[in-house]
Amino acid sequence: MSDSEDDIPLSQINNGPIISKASTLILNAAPIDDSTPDPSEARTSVTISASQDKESSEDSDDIPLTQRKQQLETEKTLASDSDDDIPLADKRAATKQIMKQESSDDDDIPLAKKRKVQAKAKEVPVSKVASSPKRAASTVSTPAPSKKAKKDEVSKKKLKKEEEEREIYRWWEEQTSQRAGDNEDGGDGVIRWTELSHYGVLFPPEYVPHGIQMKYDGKPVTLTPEAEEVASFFAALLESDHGKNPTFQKNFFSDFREVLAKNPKNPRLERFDKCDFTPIWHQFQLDKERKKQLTKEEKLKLKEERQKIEEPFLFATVDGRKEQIGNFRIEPPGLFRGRGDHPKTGRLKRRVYPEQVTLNLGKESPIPPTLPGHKWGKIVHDQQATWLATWKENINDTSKYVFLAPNSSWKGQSDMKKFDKARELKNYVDKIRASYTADLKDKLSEVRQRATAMYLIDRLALRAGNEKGDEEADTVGCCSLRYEHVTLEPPNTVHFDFLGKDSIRYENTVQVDHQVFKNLKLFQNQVGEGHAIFDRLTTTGLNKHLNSCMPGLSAKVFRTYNASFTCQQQLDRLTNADDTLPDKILSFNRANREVAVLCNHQRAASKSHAQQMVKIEDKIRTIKYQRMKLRKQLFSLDASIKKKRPDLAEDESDLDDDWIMQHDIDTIAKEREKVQTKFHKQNEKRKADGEPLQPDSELKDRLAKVEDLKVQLDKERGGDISVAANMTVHKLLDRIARLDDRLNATKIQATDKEENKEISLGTSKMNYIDPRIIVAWCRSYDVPMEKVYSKTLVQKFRWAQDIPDDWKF
DNA sequence: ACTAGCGACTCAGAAAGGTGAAA
DNA sequence: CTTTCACCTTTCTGAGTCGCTAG
Repeated sequence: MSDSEDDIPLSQINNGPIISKASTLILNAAPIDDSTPDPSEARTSVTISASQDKESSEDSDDIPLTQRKQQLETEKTLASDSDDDIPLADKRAATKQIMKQESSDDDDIPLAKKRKVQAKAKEVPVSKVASSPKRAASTVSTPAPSKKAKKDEVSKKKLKKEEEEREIYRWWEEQTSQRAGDNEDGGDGVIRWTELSHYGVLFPPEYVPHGIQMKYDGKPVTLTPEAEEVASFFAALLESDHGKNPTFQKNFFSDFREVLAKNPKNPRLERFDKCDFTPIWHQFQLDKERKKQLTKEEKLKLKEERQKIEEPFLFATVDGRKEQIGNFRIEPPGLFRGRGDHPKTGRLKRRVYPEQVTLNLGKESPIPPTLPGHKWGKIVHDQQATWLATWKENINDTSKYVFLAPNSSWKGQSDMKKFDKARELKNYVDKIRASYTADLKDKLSEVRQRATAMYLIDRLALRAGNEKGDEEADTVGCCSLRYEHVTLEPPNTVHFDFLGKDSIRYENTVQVDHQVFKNLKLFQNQVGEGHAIFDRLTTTGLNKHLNSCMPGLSAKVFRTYNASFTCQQQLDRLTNADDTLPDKILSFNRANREVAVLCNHQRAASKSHAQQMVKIEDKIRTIKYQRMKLRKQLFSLDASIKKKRPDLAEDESDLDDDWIMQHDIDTIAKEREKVQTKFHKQNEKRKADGEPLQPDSELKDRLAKVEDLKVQLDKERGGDISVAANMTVHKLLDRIARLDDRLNATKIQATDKEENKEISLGTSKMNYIDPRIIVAWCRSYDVPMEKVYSKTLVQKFRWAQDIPDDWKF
């Protein structure tokens, strides 16, 4: 075993796939060479050391986490090409970026550029005229035409698409200074609109009682509609995790009793464990079944009816432009589904009425109608806000908002701003790292804690970690980490184990800079169990400091920066221009996965995952079994091959006699069934066609053939190898080669599946990876965008397509 | 000057819905 | 050819971040 391999922790070798969990990483603070004038130079001059002993890793670490992981995984390949691994283009792009920054900072756009931008801006009103909101709305509502007009329909669709394309507000082609929130001092005080109109919000339908009685103490009880509704909320969740959660049950029952007590007609229910909601639950199951049984036409009709109701709410008009609205529905009443160990989970979320809703509208805009007999709570004209409607939810007394959809200009602009900010951090990060590395030894514990936290946020992409109240789930981020969340193992290994946002567990083992280790130990000892490690640090304080390092910098920018940086770098590393399209997409997904692991984006493994894995393992074994048989035939034809091809002489792993026996039995059973169903089906068809039926003797003949197969399999198991007369060594070798390919493909599929079991790629793709990285990648490797972005994401990131081909993060 | 609380926004996984390939 | 199942997309709404303001 080589030195370097020795340093890879066992855990990583064993459970290779599960990278984030229990993988040990080496993280040392960057000793930054201050003499380097250009920060981008500092980055590119990083050397990737081949050996991972603690000594040498000290100099090799100006590298985000994921890069380090790769480093560990692929040391052998990297050993030879350390420095030239980083493309020149990267260097150039970085320098270019700085120049661009400097010039746009003081609003000093070159004249030539300005002219171009203005010209483009002028085009906008033209397209606006071409598609007045009214006309567009009528296009959307075009009902499905008859089959005869199919051709017509296709061309109409094309037209519609073109029209929609024209309708898109290409804000990214306009002069930047006009854009709200584009200035450095944040977006406050900025007027976002002068004209705003929309149709308000869509309320859920009133409750329709079903009359199914729940039971109490074994006896059916009659409830008022209001109480029945609440009982039904719970009944629907009876078999879910929520329904089985004691806190959920307790909170639900307490609120349920309150509702019951409001009307004397309701019975008094004292104990939850005497309640039986199964009658309602069963009814719901039935309803679901019935809904599934509906014909295609009926389903389509229902869908169209739904869409007709939604239609007026779909779009808002902002300064004369049509913009899609994200969530125009008022959240229906139900039971609060808090994540993790939320103290309020299961409480009744009450129905919202118009009186509780505030609308944000232009002064001139008509006030939309609302539920009969009701009035809107308030109408405001807040031109600095981007929300269209708001209301308070009764569980935590927090605000809910109606916003425009992700493809809107408001969302797009702030998205672009976010990624530009992260990209700007590239130019500051070396300085910032140098500064916090120095601060790790500061005498003031406040400063020291801040530096240590910055190290963790930078290197591990942790969230800031605001303080939380008693009425919320106990989850933490960097600043709120407590004693028990961190375990130190000398000389410099740190184990993290805590619940983060959404109560998702963060479990990671890393090797850190010695000073960081020392600091953590010191802070831990000072505070003791149950207390925050960074007792002198608040997120506000941290962010204030970060803002002084770089305008607009806050903790979350590091997450965006690290994610995008990692993605860019992984894509560059993994993609080959001459790969096939599926291979390129595999590389893409790998890069994406790297980011998801970094950000700890998880999902619940599907219930059938284990089953699916068994199935795929079985598939692998079946291939191996077939391969073994071919090998044996090969050797019986020509024994000399054993020596010529020692690789073929080796036995296939994990093929045991028991499995083979069972496999043969299963094969025969399946074959029998197949023959029988086929026979019966054929006869049924003949019957329908009025042809004479096949006699039972035919079935017997066919089944006899299966028996022959059985005999042959039994023989083969006994070591009796039969080779077909026309079989040749060449043919057999060919077949084995093909099986090997299939085996490999299936194995990769299995690994991939296992690796992805609990990793969610969507969140990073949607929120953390600069879409321009992906657009540029798609262009340079000739991959259609639709292969990596869903329809909605393509729309959301339309702005990102306006970049030069060689764009780099 | 500090802090708690809150408003408005981004980010998050679960669940529902849709689709296309395998059985 | 139909049905089933696995996977992907969209919807939903809860959970964070972060700056501001009031006391």
